[in-house]
Amino acid sequence: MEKLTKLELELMNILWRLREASVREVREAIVDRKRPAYTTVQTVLLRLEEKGAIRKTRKIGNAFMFEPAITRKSAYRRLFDDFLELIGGSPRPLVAHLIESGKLTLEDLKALEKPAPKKGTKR
Amino acid sequence: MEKLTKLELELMNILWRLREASVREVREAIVDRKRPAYTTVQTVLLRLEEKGAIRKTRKIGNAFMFEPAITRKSAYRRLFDDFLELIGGSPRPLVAHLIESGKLTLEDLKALEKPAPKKGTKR
DNA sequence: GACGCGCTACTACACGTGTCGTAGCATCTA
DNA sequence: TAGATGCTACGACACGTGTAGTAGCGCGTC
Repeated sequence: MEKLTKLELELMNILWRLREASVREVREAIVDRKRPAYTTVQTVLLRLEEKGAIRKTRKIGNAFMFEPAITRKSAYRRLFDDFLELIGGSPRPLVAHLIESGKLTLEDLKALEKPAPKKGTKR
Repeated sequence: MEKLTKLELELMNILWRLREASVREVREAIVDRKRPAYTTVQTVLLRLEEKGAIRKTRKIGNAFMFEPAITRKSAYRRLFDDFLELIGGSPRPLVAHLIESGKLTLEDLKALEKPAPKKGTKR
């Protein structure tokens, strides 16, 4: 699977949440920052399609609807592994940093030690 | 601090290890893959200097020697935070993936829970 | 059925990054 | 000291990514 960029990831997150959306809907869903131009979103969505990360489903009016063609998990896995390689293969310093900076608490770790916290936190 | 790219990181890692090195020495230290051209290494080293990540120390013959101007820790911190933002701020899926894939064992976590394993594992 | 608005398709462009070549100067050697 | 070797300085280029504009077609509305 091709690697996704920052902006591509942002749009993928919207699509994973909405399940299916048009260019306009994806753009409207960007709320925490200045929205890029309509055609910017369109371009990136097209690139995502070329990369095989999303696909067109149907048309509503003259607008295409898009849906994810890959799972969030598989996309993230790719990112994780790439990142691991970037920092030399060992996750230790990363985890140490997370704990040090308080981004990951001991409670989190304890929860993760167990098989799985309970399926249902997704969506 | 500016963000470092993959290749820049690779060269930084060599410099952090050698403490001080010339363009040639840095290039020679690349062993696990096809060495880039001499001038490629030179160019990237120059860019690293512009970014303030390394500095020239002295000349040996007509060759400059370079040394790191930033710590590995601070460079990594920048990467970690950027990466966290990329995956939406939560380290949970990351840690879950690490455990799942066996890259991080429960023993690692236990060791990290304690204040610090002992200063001296560096270098 | 004509019109307008919105959507698609295509093009374009700047910047970062990995990659390298060339020119010319400096240094060491014979 | 003159030549060879090696280093620096600088330029260049392709590709990915974020960004947007324009042309033109089609759908829904009146």
